[in-house]
Amino acid sequence: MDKQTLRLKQTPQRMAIMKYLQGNKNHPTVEDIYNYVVEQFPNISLATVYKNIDILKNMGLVQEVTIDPDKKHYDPDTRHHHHLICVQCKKIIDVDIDFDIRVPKDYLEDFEITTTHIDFYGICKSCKTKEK
Amino acid sequence: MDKQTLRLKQTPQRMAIMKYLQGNKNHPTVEDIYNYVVEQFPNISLATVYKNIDILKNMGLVQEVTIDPDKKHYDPDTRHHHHLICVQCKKIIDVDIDFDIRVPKDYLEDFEITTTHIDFYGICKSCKTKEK
DNA sequence: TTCTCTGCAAATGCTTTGCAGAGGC
DNA sequence: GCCTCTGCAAAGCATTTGCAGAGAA
Repeated sequence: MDKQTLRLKQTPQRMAIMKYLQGNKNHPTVEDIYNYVVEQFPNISLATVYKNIDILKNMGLVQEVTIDPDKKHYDPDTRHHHHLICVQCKKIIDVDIDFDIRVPKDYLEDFEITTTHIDFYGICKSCKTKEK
Repeated sequence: MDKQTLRLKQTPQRMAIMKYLQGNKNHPTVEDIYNYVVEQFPNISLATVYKNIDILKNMGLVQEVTIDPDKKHYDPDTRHHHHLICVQCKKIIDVDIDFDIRVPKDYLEDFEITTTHIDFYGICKSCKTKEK
C-alpha cells in the first residue's frame, strides 16, 4: 500500500466506497462508509474499508479530518477549507471561505506556516430549534 | 466522577499529576503524564491518570486538545487560544493572539458560532534547521 | 498468469470500567 | 467511619496487520 500505487484495481467494493465518498459532504467515518457499502456487499469487511481509505488518503483523494476525538472522519473535498462544528449533534459543515489571517512575524520565531485550519464551534440551526 | 465533584481528595498521585500539568506548555498526553508521575509513584497505574484527567477535564481545569489523530493531548491552559503544529515533530505551540474572524451572516444560515479554534500547520524552527 | 485485493481472524494501542482494598478527611 | 481514590485486571473500541484464497488486468 505505498504512496504511488499505480495499478489500482477497480474492484466492485472499491468502486462502491468511492461512489459513496464522491461529493459526500457529511465527513463520514469508516463505519459510515461501511454501513453504506455493506448494503451492496454484505460480506465486505471493515478491514477492506480501512485499507481502501488508507490508499485513497495516500493518493490525496480524501482528507483525514481530526475534529472528533473518538474517531477519524474523512472528507473527499481535498481543497483547502474550514469547518463549522455543532457541539450538540457533532455535525461538521464546510466553510469555503478564504480568511486572511496573519500571525506577526516576530511572534513566530522562524516557524513557517504552510496551512491554516479554522474550526468554528457552535450550535447548528436544527439543534437550536430542538432546544426550545 | 460527576461534573461537580466537590470533595476532591488531595491524594499524592493527584497532586503529582496536577503539579506536572501546572504551567505545562507541552500539551502532554496521558502517557506523558504517566511517565512523569511514575518516577515518584512507581505503582501508579495508567487508569489512575485517565481517571484524574477525566475529573480535571470535567472541572474545567484542563482542555482536551484534538489535533493529534492518534492520541488525546491535554492543555492546562484553558483560556481561549490557538495552536501552531509542526507537521514534522508534531510539537504543538500556543498562539495567544486574538484574531478577528467573521463568517458572513448569510453564509451561516442560523449556525451560532461560540468559539473559534485556529490551527496553523507548518515547520518549526528546529525541524527546519535539521532538514538542511 | 501475475499481482493486487478481499475477508477473516488475530493483534495492537488507546481508553474505559469494575471491583476490592487503601487511605484522605 | 465514610466515601472517594488507587491499582489491577479485564473489557471496549477504533484501527492495523498477516495471510490464504479470490479475482481484476
